[in-house]
Amino acid sequence: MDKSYSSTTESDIYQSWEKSGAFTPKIDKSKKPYSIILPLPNANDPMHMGHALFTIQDILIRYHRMLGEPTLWLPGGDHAGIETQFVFEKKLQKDGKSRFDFDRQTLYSLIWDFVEKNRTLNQFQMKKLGFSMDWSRYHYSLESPIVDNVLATFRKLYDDGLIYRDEKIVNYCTFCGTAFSNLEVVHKNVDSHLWYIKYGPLTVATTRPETMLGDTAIAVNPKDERYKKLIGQKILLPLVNREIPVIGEESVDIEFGTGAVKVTPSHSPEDYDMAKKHDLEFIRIFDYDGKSNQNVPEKYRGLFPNQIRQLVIDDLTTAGLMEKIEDYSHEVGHCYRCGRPIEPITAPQWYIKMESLAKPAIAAAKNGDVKFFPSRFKKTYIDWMENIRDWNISRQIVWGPQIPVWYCLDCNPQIKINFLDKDKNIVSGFYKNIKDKYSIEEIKSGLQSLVAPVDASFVVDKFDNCPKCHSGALIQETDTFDTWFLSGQWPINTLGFNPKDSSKSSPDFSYFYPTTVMDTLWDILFFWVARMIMFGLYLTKDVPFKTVHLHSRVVDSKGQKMSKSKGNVIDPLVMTEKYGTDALRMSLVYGIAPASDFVVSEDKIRAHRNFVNKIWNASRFVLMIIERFQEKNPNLKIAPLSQGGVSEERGGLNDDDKNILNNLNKIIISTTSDINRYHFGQASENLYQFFWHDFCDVYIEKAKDRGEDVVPVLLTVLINSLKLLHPIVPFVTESVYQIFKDIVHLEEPQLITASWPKAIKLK
RNA sequence: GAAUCUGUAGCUCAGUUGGUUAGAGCGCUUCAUUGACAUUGAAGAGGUCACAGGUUCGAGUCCUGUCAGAUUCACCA
Repeated sequence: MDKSYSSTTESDIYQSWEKSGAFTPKIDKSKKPYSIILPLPNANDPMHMGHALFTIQDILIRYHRMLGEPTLWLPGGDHAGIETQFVFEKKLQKDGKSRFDFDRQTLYSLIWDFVEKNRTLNQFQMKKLGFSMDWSRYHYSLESPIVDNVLATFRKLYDDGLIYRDEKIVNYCTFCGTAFSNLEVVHKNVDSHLWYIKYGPLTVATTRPETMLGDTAIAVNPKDERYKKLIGQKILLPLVNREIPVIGEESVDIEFGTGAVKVTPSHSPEDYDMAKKHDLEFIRIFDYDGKSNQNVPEKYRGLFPNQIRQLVIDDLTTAGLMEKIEDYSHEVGHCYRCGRPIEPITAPQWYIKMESLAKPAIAAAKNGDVKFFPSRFKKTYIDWMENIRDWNISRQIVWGPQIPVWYCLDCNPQIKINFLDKDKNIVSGFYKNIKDKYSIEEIKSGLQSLVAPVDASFVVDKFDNCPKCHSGALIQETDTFDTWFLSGQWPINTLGFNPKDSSKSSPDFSYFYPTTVMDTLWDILFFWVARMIMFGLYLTKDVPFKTVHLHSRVVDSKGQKMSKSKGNVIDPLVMTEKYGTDALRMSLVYGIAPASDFVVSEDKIRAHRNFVNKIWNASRFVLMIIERFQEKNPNLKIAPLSQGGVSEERGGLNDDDKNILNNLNKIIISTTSDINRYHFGQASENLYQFFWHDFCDVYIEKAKDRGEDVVPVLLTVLINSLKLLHPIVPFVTESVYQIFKDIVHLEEPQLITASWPKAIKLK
């Protein structure tokens, strides 16, 4: 053995595991399976420390594999809709291009190629980190069987009356060109102003003066004596010179501002609700590109909100209508992806009714069909589920499966179409206005996007001709699914669920579903975990996993979240190169409380590199003693003590032997229970303490003064320690095991599939 | 506005259902070591466990309040 442990053998060891078939479970109906579906990483993204935390799953998987259970860890990769398109668009921007330069088919295939180039990278990286995943069951989210199932789910939801279109106010990012769900909006505090604007006889206070061009009412509290008599009257909207009514609305706070609120139903969620209640007019002044449209006076057209804001403020001031301006800070929604302010805008979108889906998902948490670890997340989950809102599943991007709905253009001439004509010029207009100039083929081949009116008729299956008017001008909805709509069905679809006839699902599905544990970061509890539970129950009548284990995020030694902008990112693969994979893995779990932040620093990794080396060198010492013994007794078989008990015939045990075997038994019991309870930090700490101090510093030091009678106990403690440590530090332990296997008698061919230790009976 | 979490050694954090002198890593001090390992060993300094009450034979651990920090959710102009 070399003088110190070298991690250069890691890839050989990994390959030998893979070749031996250890990662691929055999379905054995007499045994209970253990299964984990990997939270599918973005296929396009290199691994960061967050991904390195899959180590937790690997520990569970390796432990259960050693317990002899058929153990499946199913890996995958996500196309990651908006994330990937965003990254790709940034790349386009560098080349001086944008998404508007391409029709959607071309753009889609460009992104496809872009992802394919990178897709194998993180598979390679996961192998580097030692993850014992079953690569024969790897799935990519855009594989056609997966996508087919996702579309079938849409169809089922539609048939069950759970899908509807509506033109509500949505969170729209004009830069990304798509709507988002509430979860994807980041609220940030912004220092701004409160503008007091004179509207005829009263004054309103607003944080968004630019939206006044779309005002369709003024709201006051009916109890407010100041304005009571104005309710029902009409007021002339400044700058626009349009008459708008004064309405009475209880939700208006008399104390705030002037007690009078301008109402812009198309660009404010609260105003939208008010308008629905009071049957007000909706005037949308911003289009989906973020610029103002025909609904505003000419001088304000074609401008972005901030440009109009300045113009409006100037004009109001000139007209003497700006009463005062106060400093004011408030929460403004921002796009989680590009960071720009979200424009609330009314737009037709696709929704899922959530109430009936949430109900069984709440029950599953309450009755323990799904358990949460740590348990406090159960409350968070139930609170969210009980207040759930309908889910906007449509995204106006190209990267992802399109919603499987077709419109007949002849039945719906009001559909607005954006496309590139044969000369690559952008054409935009209602179908009725462009149908005479362009053929349906030209429109389809250059299609970028379409916007169908909220009441447009559609069919959910693909027909060659319109079932109603028999026109051949059918065109598919250009909206794609929210990524989570697909990944929410991931456990079902990767295991081979058959949506048409669940009894014809694959053997994997019937054996491994529901899976045992879902381990993921708590920040996608609502995005992902909740949706998987709802979809699982809706489609299969069974939860997708029995336990949710939520872990926390990786932070630096100062407790700060790692991010590129802070410059505190530690690249797990660089650490792997520098200190070995085992050192990284150990440092990720060592001393970490369940579900608290993971503190990672290079110092810590270095410290555990030392520990890994300690394992190596202690083994080297044991080997040396054994070889010395073998020289004297060349014919004697050397093997660890059997778990059945210690034979006194070998010359008996002295107090040191009994002591270390007692401690070994204790550590076997505590490690087993710690892993069962997800206390990996505790398990690793105890193992560290036992191996380094009890075994090396005490027992081995004393053994130096003894004869060869130490060999059986020495070997027993070492081999059992290797087994206990294997889930956490798989490479060094397997590597030592293989060396020993050639020299002493070890029954099991490799450590990865060796049996988990049990306490040894002492007489 | 609502909810949750955290506050233990210079730094980063453990401490399982309350039980004898509160632990680890890094850092610091002193010493040892050509024999598995300088990626080592031995010894040591350093904490009124945020604060104030309470329950208990006994509280870092349970309860209440205060202070400080963090996070999540939420349509307030």
